[in-house]
Amino acid sequence: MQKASVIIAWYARLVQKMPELPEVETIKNELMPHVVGYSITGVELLDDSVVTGMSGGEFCRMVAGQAVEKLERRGKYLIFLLANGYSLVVHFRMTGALLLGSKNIDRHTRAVFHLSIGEHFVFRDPRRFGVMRLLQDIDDLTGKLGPEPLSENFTPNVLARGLSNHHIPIKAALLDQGLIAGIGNMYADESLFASHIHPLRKADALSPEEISNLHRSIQKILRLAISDKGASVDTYVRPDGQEGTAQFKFNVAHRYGKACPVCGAPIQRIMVRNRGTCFCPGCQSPGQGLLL
DNA sequence: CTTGGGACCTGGCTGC
DNA sequence: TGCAGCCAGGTCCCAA
Repeated sequence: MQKASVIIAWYARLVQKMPELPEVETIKNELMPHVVGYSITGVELLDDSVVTGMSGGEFCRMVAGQAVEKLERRGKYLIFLLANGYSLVVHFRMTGALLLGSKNIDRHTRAVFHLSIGEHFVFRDPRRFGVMRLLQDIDDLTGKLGPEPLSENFTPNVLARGLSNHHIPIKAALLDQGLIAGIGNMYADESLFASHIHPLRKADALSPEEISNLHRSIQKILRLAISDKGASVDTYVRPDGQEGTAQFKFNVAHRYGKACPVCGAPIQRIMVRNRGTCFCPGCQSPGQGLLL
């Protein structure tokens, strides 16, 4: 028994998180008043590999002097619409963050953006998975993404149609950005818990009622997380350095070994398609159509 | 065509 | 005390 608790504690520490839709939405909302309407006067690239699609020098030249006309989010991408028509696209992957202010420059800082109002913000990413790129046509990127889960385009029918020809675990389907944009590991787990669906159920085997429940749960979970300014489980922080509080309302995500708040059963953790997956064996029964 | 699995990258931890 | 080895995550790419 002692060994089990050691393993549980070990997993609890190992758990990482990345910015998903609610976190990127929060970054967008909080960064917006500091950048929209102002110019990026210069970019210091401390790590060239953070830029994809062109050289670091070209990236800096094309961004410097451009006004930021809009700041948008699509899926997990943050998009700066620049005056020259190009879009500066940021993906945070695991540990990326955009931070306002100079005290945040350290060995993990990858780029510094100077603004015309004298302020600046930095892109910081300890694990160097995050990427920035400059695109002429943003549709090249966003066209590959599924619907925004909080838009009116995302209906139970759209979800049902998307899942219908996918013979894969529902957990894997929720992580497919081409089916729904913006859901990552933790919000997939939370949405499945809220709709009482086992993560290994086949995507194309859910009943219309289950799909309707899942649709409602996805929207509820994401809206709640946005109102809590995202979840700060590990490295995610808002542009001003403050933490989000969505993690305090999690029922299963990052709660491996702890009691389910609904039925009291210990939360289990399994691997689904090589992704750690937390669920409640009491509330999310396998039922029929289980993929094992 | 769909599905699955490994690579990428690094900090933080374990265990020798 | 030191260090090799392992693991997490999202996306891309390739193999089956």
